Amino acid sequence: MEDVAERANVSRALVSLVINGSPKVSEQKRRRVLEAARALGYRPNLMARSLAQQRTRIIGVLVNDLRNPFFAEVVEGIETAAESDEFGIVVLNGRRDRSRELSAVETLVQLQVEGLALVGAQLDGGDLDEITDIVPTVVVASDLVGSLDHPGVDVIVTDGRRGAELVVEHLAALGHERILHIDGAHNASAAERRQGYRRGMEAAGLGGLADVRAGGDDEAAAFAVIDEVLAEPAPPTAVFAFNDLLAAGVLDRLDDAGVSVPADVSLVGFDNTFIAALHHLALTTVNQPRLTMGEMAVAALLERLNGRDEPVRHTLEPELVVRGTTGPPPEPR
Amino acid sequence: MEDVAERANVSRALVSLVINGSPKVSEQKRRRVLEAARALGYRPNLMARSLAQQRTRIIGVLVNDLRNPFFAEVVEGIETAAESDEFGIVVLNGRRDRSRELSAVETLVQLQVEGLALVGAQLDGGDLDEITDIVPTVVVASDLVGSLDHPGVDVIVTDGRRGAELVVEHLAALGHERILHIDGAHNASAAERRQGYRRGMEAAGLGGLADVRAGGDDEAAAFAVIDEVLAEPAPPTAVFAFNDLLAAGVLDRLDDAGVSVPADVSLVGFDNTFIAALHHLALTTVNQPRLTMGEMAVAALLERLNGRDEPVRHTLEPELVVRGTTGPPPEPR
DNA sequence: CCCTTTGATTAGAGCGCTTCAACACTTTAT
DNA sequence: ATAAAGTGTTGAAGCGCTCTAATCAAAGGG
Repeated sequence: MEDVAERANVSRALVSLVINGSPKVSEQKRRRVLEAARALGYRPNLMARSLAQQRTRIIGVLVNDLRNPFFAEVVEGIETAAESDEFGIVVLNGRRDRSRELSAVETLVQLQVEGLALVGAQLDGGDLDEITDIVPTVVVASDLVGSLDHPGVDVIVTDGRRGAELVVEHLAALGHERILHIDGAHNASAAERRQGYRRGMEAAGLGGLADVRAGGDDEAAAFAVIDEVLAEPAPPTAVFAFNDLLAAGVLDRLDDAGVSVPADVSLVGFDNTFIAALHHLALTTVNQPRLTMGEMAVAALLERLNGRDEPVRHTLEPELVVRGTTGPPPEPR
Repeated sequence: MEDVAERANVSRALVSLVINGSPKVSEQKRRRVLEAARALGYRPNLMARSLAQQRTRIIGVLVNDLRNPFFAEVVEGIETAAESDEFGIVVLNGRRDRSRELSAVETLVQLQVEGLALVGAQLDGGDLDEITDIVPTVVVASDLVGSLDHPGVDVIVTDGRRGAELVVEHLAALGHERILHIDGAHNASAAERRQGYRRGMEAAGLGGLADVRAGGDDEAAAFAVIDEVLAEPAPPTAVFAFNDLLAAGVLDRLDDAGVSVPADVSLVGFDNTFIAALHHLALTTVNQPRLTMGEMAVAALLERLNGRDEPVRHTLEPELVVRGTTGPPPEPR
């Protein structure tokens, strides 16, 4: 910067003004500065700038698992929205490990991000105690335990309970009774969906048949469960999996076992990732408006930066997407 | 920091030493400082630290498209490797847009990253002219046009040419002759695979039947091509798609058209993403060692930081993974 | 008993930028 | 003509940290 100033015969301060597009610079000097900058290949140092400016224009994003296309798309939504507000984002990947998530949040805070978006995070409210009064925080696509107590935390979720109910309603309407739910284990939104499943079963008068088994969040987690239930005397006629990845695993295993979908068993996922849309799977699933969620997350953070004080909670409506993996149960013989 | 120093009755300098774990601090003062820091909820400002230290310990990662699981996994490899060398990474998403890639690189440079990893980038050599003598750069999973001319650029690729040859060899060995290649259009590694395809066809004595059509890098790109070829008098008996996503699209469309795979048409993808492994697709594909690629990328950057001057180029061996979408061509009738 | 050595601590400059107050110069109003 | 107001420019302080060189205290050597 020094060099640019010298070459253009102006002060360092003026170079700064030009770089930041201040209107109160004469056309002549502006030109001189820009040319000098180009000639010298000058690049402003963002670290120094942020330090001096006391702001970074960066939103920190912590994502549960980048390999899950669902999260990747939420992040894209965040990025798009941030971009249009002239914010950058820094994405850190928790890779399903809570302690990694914790240290990632710490890193982001130290990076002086102006807002924090936790996408599908497994952290609980306590982990955020100190954080939230340092930086506005929004929890996306997962319902942090205890986030209700945090006046500093906004929440953007799709109503997982309702989504699960929709699934059960759909299956019950088709005539299914033994509907199994393979859950997301410790996953952040697992509890909600379990709850919705139970409520749905009860509402359909199937409360006594409710059956939840521990799953996880990828294909492999489904294998053991499927093997297990197929060996039982009255296996389910329908399976509601925690998410699309898990559902894909279920499908694989049913396939292996020679069980055909949906003729013998119906299957439903959750998230409506592109995987569900592949014709070969044609998975019935529940859509979450990912891009919207990302956009709303950014909007919430910006509102906080503009002074909003009360927490906000947006619950989006899930939508059942019926494809080819659901149908009436097989005729009992 | 000032406050911490005061509370602990020491100088700011000592606080810095404690925070950075210097060995030359008495146990007593170390304790006092740590306690003061905790009491005050002190968090070092990474921006200020980087500025003073003149280093960031950050590797910038530009990725072509985060939604493609292949890239997401390469990034995970990079992250893992970086982590174990005490580097952080900042991931920017080009979202398949070259101008976005360009500005992302600019941002990363201004962020003072110490190394730049371009994963599947579409940039060409010229775009990097200025960059590479500012920051060590490694190109991963794509062969930048003109990267050969850049002594500042390292390259980590899987041999796409060989991979494509393997595919053609496999199909030819099964008896296929009309093997269509749907390419990756402007995608960075498309040219290489096209070339491998052509070479493979010639080697198999099928040079005259080589047929390459413009595809892209997601499912949708396949639709038009499939519709087109199916309408022709002698449609291909095998299709080699640029990547797994594209192959999934092909599969969908063939399905719609009532063409069965592999009985009527064989299909091969590329990348061996988890999608290919789904039993329902069971896509024959070519594996790229993603994690290794990520690790090698980081290794290359670190070597540069330690003074290596000559460019390095690692070409990894692709591996054909035969699953269920390939078989002998249908009997001609 | 003084001088050197060693080890722990600190003052202060500096990292590259922004920004505020002050300044020089024009223009306009009086 | 002079004061007031407006433009464009600059000097210098300061952002939160690190790090070198200097300082200080205690210990060891002759």
